[in-house]
Amino acid sequence: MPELELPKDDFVRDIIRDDLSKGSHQAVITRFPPEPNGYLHIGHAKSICLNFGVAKEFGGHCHLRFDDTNPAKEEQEFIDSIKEDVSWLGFDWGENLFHASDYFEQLYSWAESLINKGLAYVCDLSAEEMREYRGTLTEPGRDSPYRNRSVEENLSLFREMRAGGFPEGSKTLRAKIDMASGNMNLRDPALYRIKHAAHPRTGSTWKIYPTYDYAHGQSDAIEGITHSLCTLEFADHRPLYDWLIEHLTVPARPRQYEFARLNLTHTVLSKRVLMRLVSEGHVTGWDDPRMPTIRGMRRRGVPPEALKDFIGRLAISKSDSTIEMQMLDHSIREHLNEHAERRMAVLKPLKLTIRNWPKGQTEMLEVPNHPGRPELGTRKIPFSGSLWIEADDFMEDPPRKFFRLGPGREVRLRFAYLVTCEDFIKNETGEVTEIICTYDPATAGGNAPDGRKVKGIIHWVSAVHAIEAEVLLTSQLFKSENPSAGGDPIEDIDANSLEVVKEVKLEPELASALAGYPVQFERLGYFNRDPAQSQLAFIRTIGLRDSWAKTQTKG
RNA sequence: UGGGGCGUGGCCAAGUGGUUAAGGCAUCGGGUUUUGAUCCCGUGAUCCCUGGUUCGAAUCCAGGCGCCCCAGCCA
Repeated sequence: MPELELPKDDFVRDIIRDDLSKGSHQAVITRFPPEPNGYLHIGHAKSICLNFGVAKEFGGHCHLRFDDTNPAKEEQEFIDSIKEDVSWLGFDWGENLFHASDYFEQLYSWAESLINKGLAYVCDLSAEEMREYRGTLTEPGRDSPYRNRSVEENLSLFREMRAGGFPEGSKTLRAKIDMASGNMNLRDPALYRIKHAAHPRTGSTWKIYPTYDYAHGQSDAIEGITHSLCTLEFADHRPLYDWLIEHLTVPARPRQYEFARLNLTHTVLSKRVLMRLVSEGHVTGWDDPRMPTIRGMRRRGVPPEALKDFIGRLAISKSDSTIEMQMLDHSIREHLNEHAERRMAVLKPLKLTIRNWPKGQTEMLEVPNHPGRPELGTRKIPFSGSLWIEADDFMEDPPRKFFRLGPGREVRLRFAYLVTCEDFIKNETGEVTEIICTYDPATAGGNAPDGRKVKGIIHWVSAVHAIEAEVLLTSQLFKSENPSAGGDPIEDIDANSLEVVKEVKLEPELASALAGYPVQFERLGYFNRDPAQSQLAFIRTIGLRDSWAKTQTKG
């Protein structure tokens, strides 16, 4: 069934539609501008989908541009991983791969032009002094004592800065705007700072680097970006963005528009905190399945289509909002329900022996790979008189509403036969170790010829044929909806969010499972072959909805 | 009287003066079902508050209240 995509409509697309109809632009050019100082997470995915999505919808292009203006924090490793993640999401920047560092020379000469116009000056204030001079949110700042240097002096100082004649932090190039502005960004913002660190792309060529504010808008202009979409916290920077575009002889006039960033319950999307989770060892790495990173979700088995579907349901607006994690869960389940093939696996094995099954006999059952999609074919699974069933599917003294096995109760072994529990065996500690049943030979395939009703259906794996693997069961990394509410989110980490289950029993077919193609373990959830382990292992992508668990907790 | 942004059901969110105030997620009922899954039905708001304009306001005006962002030579 082809997925029906509703036309997207939001304030950004309204603006674009309007610009296009007025003829302000021939085509739409957007950009996704990550700083290569970390891995992409689901919040970035929103921006990626917006920028690439909008470009595609209106027949334009989206550039992938690395905002690599701070060599102290950026690494090639991140450049590579970001490209990989964007591609995995299914977006293609084609020829349009850029770096702000490609424009360093041009940006530099524009900076000199600003100096020549008397709109920028070299300032000797230290970082601390600059902060003092900046004033506060409610009090105006004071002019730097270096604010009125001559053009000639500024020029020679700035050239000396470029030549590496000054130590890091000793000087900056600042725009001369308004130290009394209510907008802090206009209080003579720094345009260039001295950094002697090696840049992943330009090496040691440069001793000075442009700030975000100076580089971003100009890079947009150079690339002919028509709509520069960023998050709300940059709205205050827009007057500066516009000021620079106005005072520089740039080739185009890009406009910046801001939308609300994505927030999700039960997780945190701050680069700083994500970094701590990894560096302090609270998770196993950037690809830990509990991480909201693109690689974490990929390893977990979240299909890119599900992620994009989720983001497509989000609105592009300007109001701060926090989306419930269940929304994402829904998109994942919806996609996987349709696409994942079904398999059988037993997580907490309990032996079930069929007393009247012919000794040593194995029957191969042909079963569908998907209940609703016959085109996905069938597979054969072995059935025998000695099975593993889920320990949770048996109760010694079950309540009325428990539809599974209990003394004297009859259930359907999925796709196989109806069995009745005749007896059970306990060990010294009182733990049930084996269930003894008889099967009804007339119920092959699970059909009762007499039409008798069997409410319970349980899954199973033939004991002699089962293969084993390790399974990773994860739950939310954080206990509360808003992990930062109580202060340090690290305090809110759920120590039990990662459970490793060994020697899980699987139907033989699962030996050939491929990472990236999650399957449904019937009645349990969706599982992805763990790409990070060489031996057979699975990660639970997400569980099935479980109304039985709900009625249980309700008592 | 620092600047900027936002306020529609539990969570998102359409709506741009006349609609029974869309839709999705969640919840709770019910039906179907060889996954207690899926699927299918059904279920809730007078729109932050107070005044005003108008025949008529979530939509316009005025005044409040609340929340978020900004004082990096980070982005």
